[in-house]
Amino acid sequence: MTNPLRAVRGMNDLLPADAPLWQCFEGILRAWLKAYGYREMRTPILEHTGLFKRAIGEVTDIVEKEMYTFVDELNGESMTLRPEGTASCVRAVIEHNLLFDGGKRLWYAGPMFRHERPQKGRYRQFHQFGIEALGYAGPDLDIEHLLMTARLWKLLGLADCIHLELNSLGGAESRARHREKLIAYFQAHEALLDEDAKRRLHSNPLRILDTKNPAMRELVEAAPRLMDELDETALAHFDAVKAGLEAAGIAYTINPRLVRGLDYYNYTVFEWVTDRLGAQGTVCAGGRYDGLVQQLGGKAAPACGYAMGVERLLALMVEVGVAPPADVPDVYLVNVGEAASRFAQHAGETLRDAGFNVVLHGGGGSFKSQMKKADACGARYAMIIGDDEALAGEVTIKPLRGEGEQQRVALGAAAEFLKG
RNA sequence: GUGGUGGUAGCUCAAUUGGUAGAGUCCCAGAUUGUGAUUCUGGCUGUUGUGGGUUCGAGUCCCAUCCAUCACCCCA
Repeated sequence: MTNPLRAVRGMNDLLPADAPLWQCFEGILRAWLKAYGYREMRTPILEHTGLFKRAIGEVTDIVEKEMYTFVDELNGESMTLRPEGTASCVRAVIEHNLLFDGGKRLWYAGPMFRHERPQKGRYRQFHQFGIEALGYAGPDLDIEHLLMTARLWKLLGLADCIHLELNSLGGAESRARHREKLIAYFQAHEALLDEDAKRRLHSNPLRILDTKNPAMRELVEAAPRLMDELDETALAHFDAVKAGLEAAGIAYTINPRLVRGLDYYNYTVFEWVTDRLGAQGTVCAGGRYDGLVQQLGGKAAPACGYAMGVERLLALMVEVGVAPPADVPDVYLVNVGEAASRFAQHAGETLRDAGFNVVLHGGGGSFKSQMKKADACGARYAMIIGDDEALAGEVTIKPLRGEGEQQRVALGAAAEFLKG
């Protein structure tokens, strides 16, 4: 507490007590990804600043005020800690020409960095897990992504507290047209706008639709709707996605105000949301971004994907009482005396050869104190070795959970005894 | 980045109108000199987030700062 050396604000240590939850989550994730044929990709945490400016958009909040950008003093380059994963993923796909033989299903996971004010479910270093399917144009991949996320919520025990919100942004032309109409509309009613709305009128007029100011409700409800601007292709795509969801029995709500904070999205956008985490309730979000590959210099290729906030999902698991399996050894090796200590190392290796997880007591101490540790660690068995046993090449095995008397057996027979 | 609330032992929390900083838990030792979760006994633990100020005297009041938290904002 008095130590001036503290972790950087908004950046958290993962302590051993929390590790099992993360591992449990990651284990479920890996099996689930395999079931859908997605393959892992790892990219650097640091990228040239220009990548994010081009991918995410110069006027987004992320790029304007949340990026950890600094100059590498050794060569004068502007570097940025990645604020999200898609840009790096697409960059790597282009750089290594991964689409040369067709579409790719990819996933990544790791820390992301955004300089925001920390809050529950919002940290400056946080972890995202994400998926990108590149080179696929049809709505089939959009549907696959929605189905697979729905399956994941079931696997995590969260299906009852997350719901899906869906929208279509249409193509770039529809959006540009809508944006112009929106600005014109709000300008015509400028007297009715609050301060916030005036500020956003030209920077981000879509956000005005999201206002919580009741005085502006009427104005906003009568505003031009993006849905009315969608062309036939976009509508067909959207309809197909909705049909796919209905066929799979996945409930959703259309949210016409659902907008993304990153410029690269088009067509389908979605968010999985919970009301159990307060203000940071979006647990997974994504959609289609058909223009990004070309925008970053690659050969034009359609794409869609999504990202999940790991901390938020874990918080939700804790909230609903999902408990990871306890992380306990099979055997705790109690050893008192010099000969016993040497023999215990040998006994530990022998048991590990047989596939057991063994914790060797370290640091000496009485039998009593060592037995206390054995119990506290949750091991099923204590294996007790004194100089007696060491001399005889034997071990005393005491069951710590449930029934059973302790027994003294030859070390060679110990593994057999533990299995039986 | 803006506003509100809060910070006392490793953890969970007490402390009257400003008057010696406490309990449970954890940990250690003993009761049983080779045996754990119970019980009993004893022991350890703090610059009261940090730095200033007011006061004879500050955990308590004031200011600043850091951190957490809630909301805004934003997003995963």
